[in-house]
Amino acid sequence: MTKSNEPSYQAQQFATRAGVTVRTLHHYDRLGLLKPSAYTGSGYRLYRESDLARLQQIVTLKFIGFSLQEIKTLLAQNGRDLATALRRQRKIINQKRHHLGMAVQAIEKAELVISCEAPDWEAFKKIIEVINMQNDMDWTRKYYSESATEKLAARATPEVLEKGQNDWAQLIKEVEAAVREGEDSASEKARSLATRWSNLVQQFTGGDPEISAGLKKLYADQSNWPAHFQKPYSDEVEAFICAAGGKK
Amino acid sequence: MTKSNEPSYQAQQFATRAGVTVRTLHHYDRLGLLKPSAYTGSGYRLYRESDLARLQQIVTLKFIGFSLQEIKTLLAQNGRDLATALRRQRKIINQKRHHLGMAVQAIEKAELVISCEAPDWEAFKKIIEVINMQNDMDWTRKYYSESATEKLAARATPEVLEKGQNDWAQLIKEVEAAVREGEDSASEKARSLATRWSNLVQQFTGGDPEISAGLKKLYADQSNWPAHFQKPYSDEVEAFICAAGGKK
DNA sequence: GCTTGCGCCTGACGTTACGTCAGGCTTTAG
DNA sequence: CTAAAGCCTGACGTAACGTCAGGCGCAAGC
Repeated sequence: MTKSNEPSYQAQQFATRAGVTVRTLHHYDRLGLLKPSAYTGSGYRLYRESDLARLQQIVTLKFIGFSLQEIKTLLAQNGRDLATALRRQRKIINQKRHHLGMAVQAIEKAELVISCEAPDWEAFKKIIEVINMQNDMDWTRKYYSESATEKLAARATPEVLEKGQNDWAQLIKEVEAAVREGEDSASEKARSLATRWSNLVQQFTGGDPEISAGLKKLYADQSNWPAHFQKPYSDEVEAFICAAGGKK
Repeated sequence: MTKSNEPSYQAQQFATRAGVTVRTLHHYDRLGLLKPSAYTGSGYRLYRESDLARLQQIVTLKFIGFSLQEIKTLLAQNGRDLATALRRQRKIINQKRHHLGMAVQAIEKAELVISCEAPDWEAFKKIIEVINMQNDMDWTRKYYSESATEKLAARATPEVLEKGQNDWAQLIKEVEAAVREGEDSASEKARSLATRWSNLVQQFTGGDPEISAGLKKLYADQSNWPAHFQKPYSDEVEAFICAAGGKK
């Protein structure tokens, strides 16, 4: 009775209904992710509506970015840890999106450069530096608490990032000049630079104590920084700003 | 002379300076993407500053999303088709970002659902449908001209998409009810429905003739639609709206 | 002079989610 | 009865490396 009134589909039909290929069905079968509910005597796969539901769940979870392995365990435990998994996945996706956003930004800059001048690898290299610096920011995440990371990510649009980077580069250049000229760290100019420094730090942290804490941890652990990451300013610059009262 | 004053690095050092692994260097070497500028007698790889520059270019292009093969040809032709490649790449990335955006949207919805109720695969399935429908939109792209596709993509934020979908579902439901009740297609109500229909179409096309053209091509070619894609409304609904003057 | 330890080398296999043959049955339409 | 479709099961290919495994090279300490 159960057999007679529930129609079953062969591989091709079933696959088409779900928008996947037959080979995909084979694959899921071998992985034990989706076994057909029956086989004919000669070994043909037969699927039913209930299989379609499961396949749709699989497709959806795949869309969300889970691996087939993860999907298998998620479906096995019937969604007990689904909430946790979704949270994790959302974070991962947001990171990827962020990455892509910066890639687009990089491309647009590069397009600007090569549209007016000849294909210029030198100018291209500058873009490289900016990008790499943004990449390097990734490993700094481990110093921030989870919620701080989220807050940072929320504010870190490409434009904001770029402006911040320009501001810092500009300020550091000026401080370097001041150091070279032997400017007194108690002078009017020095205090002005120190104030601007504090403002930029403030702007980065957004006044958030969690972010401040992370930033402090980050700079306290300089010995463990990856080798290819340089502090963006020299020790002299740091000393100058400290003396001028810009850094506590 | 050229040898003595240009320092050379061994694999590990060089790799660290660029933020990659030794194995990556081996890989690039075998692919012919980055050959070390020299080998010691015993076969050790030796890299110089000029190699670092090339490696940075590679890393950057990889960041932008090019495959190693593409990078190889791009560097080989010294950036002659760079502009074209960048444009293509930018489009691809934007599509991916769009995809991720919808994935995030899906997750957020799913999180909402499972946060208040028990892990509910039924509600989850509704989300599936929305997502799949958005996925299905992908194949429709071939009906639109290139510039029309870009215009559509620019307007298609997840929120807008969702609202549009809800509006359509609502309207179609009302039309179906009217059809069931034998409503006269010349009645006041029918004309009202037809007007709303036109408005939604108008809203989708944004009044853009290119988009209208694509949409028309799309619906003219129904026989070639993929099997798993159903027209969202029945033939009766279509007939009713036509009769009421909503569809030319 | 010999060992120890670190760094280097070259294969070779693992990973992900299938696509793409290749060779061989079944089933069905004519 | 035969030809055309559709199904099956391996087996290899893909991208960009990671991860052993086995074997040198090289400098330092004994």
